[in-house]
Amino acid sequence: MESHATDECAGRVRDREATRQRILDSARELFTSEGYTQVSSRRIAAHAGVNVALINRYFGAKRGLLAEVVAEDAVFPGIFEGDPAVLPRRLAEHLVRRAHGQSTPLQRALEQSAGDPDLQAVFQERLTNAIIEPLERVLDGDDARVRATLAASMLIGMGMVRRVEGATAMVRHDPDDLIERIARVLGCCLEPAAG
Amino acid sequence: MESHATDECAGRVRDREATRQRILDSARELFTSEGYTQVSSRRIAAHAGVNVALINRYFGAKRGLLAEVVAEDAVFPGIFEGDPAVLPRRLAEHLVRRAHGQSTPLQRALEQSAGDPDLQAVFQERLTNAIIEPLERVLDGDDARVRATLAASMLIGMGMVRRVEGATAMVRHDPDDLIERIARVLGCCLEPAAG
Amino acid sequence: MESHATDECAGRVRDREATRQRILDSARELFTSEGYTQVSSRRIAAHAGVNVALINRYFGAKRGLLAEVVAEDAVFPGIFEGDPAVLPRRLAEHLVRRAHGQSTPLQRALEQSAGDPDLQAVFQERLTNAIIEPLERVLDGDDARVRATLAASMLIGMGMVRRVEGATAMVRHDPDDLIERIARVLGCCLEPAAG
Amino acid sequence: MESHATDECAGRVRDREATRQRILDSARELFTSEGYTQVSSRRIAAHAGVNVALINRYFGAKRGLLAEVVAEDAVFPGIFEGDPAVLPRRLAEHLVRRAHGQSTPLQRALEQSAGDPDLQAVFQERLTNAIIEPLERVLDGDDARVRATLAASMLIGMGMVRRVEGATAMVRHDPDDLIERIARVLGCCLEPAAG
DNA sequence: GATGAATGAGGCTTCATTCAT
DNA sequence: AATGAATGAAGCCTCATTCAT
Repeated sequence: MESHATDECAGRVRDREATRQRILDSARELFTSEGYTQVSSRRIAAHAGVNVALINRYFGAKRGLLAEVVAEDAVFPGIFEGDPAVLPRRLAEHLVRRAHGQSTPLQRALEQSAGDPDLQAVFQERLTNAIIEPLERVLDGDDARVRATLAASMLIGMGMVRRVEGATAMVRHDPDDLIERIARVLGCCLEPAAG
Repeated sequence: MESHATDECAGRVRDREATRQRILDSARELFTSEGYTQVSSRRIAAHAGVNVALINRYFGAKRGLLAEVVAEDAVFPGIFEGDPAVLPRRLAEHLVRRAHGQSTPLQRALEQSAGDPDLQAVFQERLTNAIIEPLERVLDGDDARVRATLAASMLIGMGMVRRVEGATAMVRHDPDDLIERIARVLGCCLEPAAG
Repeated sequence: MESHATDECAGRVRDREATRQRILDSARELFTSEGYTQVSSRRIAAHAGVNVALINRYFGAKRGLLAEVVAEDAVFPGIFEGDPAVLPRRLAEHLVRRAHGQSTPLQRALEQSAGDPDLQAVFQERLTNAIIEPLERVLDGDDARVRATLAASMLIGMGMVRRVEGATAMVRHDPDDLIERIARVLGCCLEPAAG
Repeated sequence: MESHATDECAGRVRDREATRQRILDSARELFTSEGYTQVSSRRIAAHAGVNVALINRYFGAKRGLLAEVVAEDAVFPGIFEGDPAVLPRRLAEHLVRRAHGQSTPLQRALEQSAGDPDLQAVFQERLTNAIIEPLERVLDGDDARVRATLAASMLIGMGMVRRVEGATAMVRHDPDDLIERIARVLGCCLEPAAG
């Protein structure tokens, strides 16, 4: 039993815009929490309390719904404003604090869409065994696990971004300089002490 | 339409191991280039030039095929051995040099599994518009684009890893220290000069 | 090749209940004449003149269809009411008169039971609820349950044998005499005391 | 892990007859305990420790294997000999005592897989040859065939009900009393005159 | 504007069987 | 005589979508 996105009386008036919005809200919520692929059109419709056909009517197709959800979402709301010098810290705080709550739809959907249940188990085990733990073993000092995990994040993230972005910045950049930069970042991930 | 994984005449001998391997090769190739979810059992079989039933016979289920593909792949072959001090650089070189070729199956499949074709276009545009370019605008100096992309990689990667790894290292770590570390890493990503 | 359950023109109206019923009718007919395992979802759908997906839509799964078919079938309609003293005769008449026609879906499916794990639960419950317990309620004295079970065995067994044996002894025998005999046997099953 | 039907050394000699027999033994055991439809050719072969293809080689098809299993099985071994007057009691004892153990392959397979088209012919012939006609031969008077058929119905029916109902009434009832009752019912089936 | 019935395509898996060794 | 690799057919189910109301 899904609960409706917004509480409205059963015999509500016919309001194109409101209906559209209710669908959008439901989609955002479900995509965010479970991923695009995992959520069927029917569930979105049921959650919104509307008919399935309306998704196609209003958004052309499921894909259109995603596009709209993603478009309206501010990934890092307000983070980019303010003193650039402390931008990294603002981002970090946002990430960590939010980590205990919810991601933004875009990120979440991106993350979640790797969510074929079949894949989860395989990846979890493999990510740990083939990347994080080997890294951890090489490291000295405290918190080797966290440091290894940070580096793993960078490694995975670069793959995703390179792929999604296609042949852009990173690919076109001078390889030697790129190596230099990445090495520095990874070194930073792996450094023992934070303070 | 699919070309066989290995070119051999149709009337080939019956060789369990060879057939198994051909299936494995086809799966790796297709998973790597299109993602687990996108590739059907039938296509893998067709690509390998064998009957679909053999996939289940030899690997139990499609999932088993993935497990094996992923298991046999050395994500960073040989990278973890050697002087830890230059580990970051070895990783970086591996990433960048390989960047012009192919990722490893694990990474690729992970990346690709976010690969519902529907999602690709949406994400590409959104990743650029909502993360990379805003970051870029805040930065001074040359190569702002590359620096922004590096930071975006870290942001995306952390989401993925946190999700796939479940409630592990990063989630259990002291938040304040975590923020400190991440901020430092992001700062490192965004730093203007490499040398 | 299949003839539709009900003859209606192809361009019929969209009526959920009617369609559901048409599927149910087709399933009953086919299950009854050929058995659950032998009849595929596709054939039921074809026979009903509808799309296969509707079976899952309306009944969850093939098994659900069987459950419903079995549930709505009154195995011995009205037989258990009336004077218990002549219950055996009423049953016998029902069996013999119907013997020239068809078994009920429950019996038929029970006979066919093929041990399909799907069926066990459905049958166990239905055999108890629709035959044994109604019989038990009508009986006086101790051991009503065992007596009812014996009678049920005879009822079920006659169905099986008639079916497997084809048009032989029982079918060719004089109906009135057959009724007489069966009534006596059932009476014997239901008799209170053994000694 | 299936255990082999007979213990033989791994490097056994090639012996057509022995192999055939081992397959037959495995089939009987599995058909009897799980039913024809539920047991796959592969399992039989594995259980016998031989190659699947041999089933087809020696028995033409799975069905042929069943036919042979059923043919060699004496449904009520020795029961039909002896004083006809106490035949019902002998049958009843056989049924009840065996109820705590195993049915014969024929009955078991019949109970479990009545609907499989493969089985119809086999069963029809076997039911007639192994139960009805032996019974008929023992009986005097008119209508021996019908009386035998009634008794056969009871025998078959009890097997089905016991199986479907699980460990209920009949199994829990006092065996001696149960034998008494069943003997009486069977005697009633076999009685010459209806009026 | 909204509904919901109906569709068609496609996915994974299982099985008895045949073919080449 | 025996093997085991390989096949083709079929089964159930799920989904996004379209059509008629």
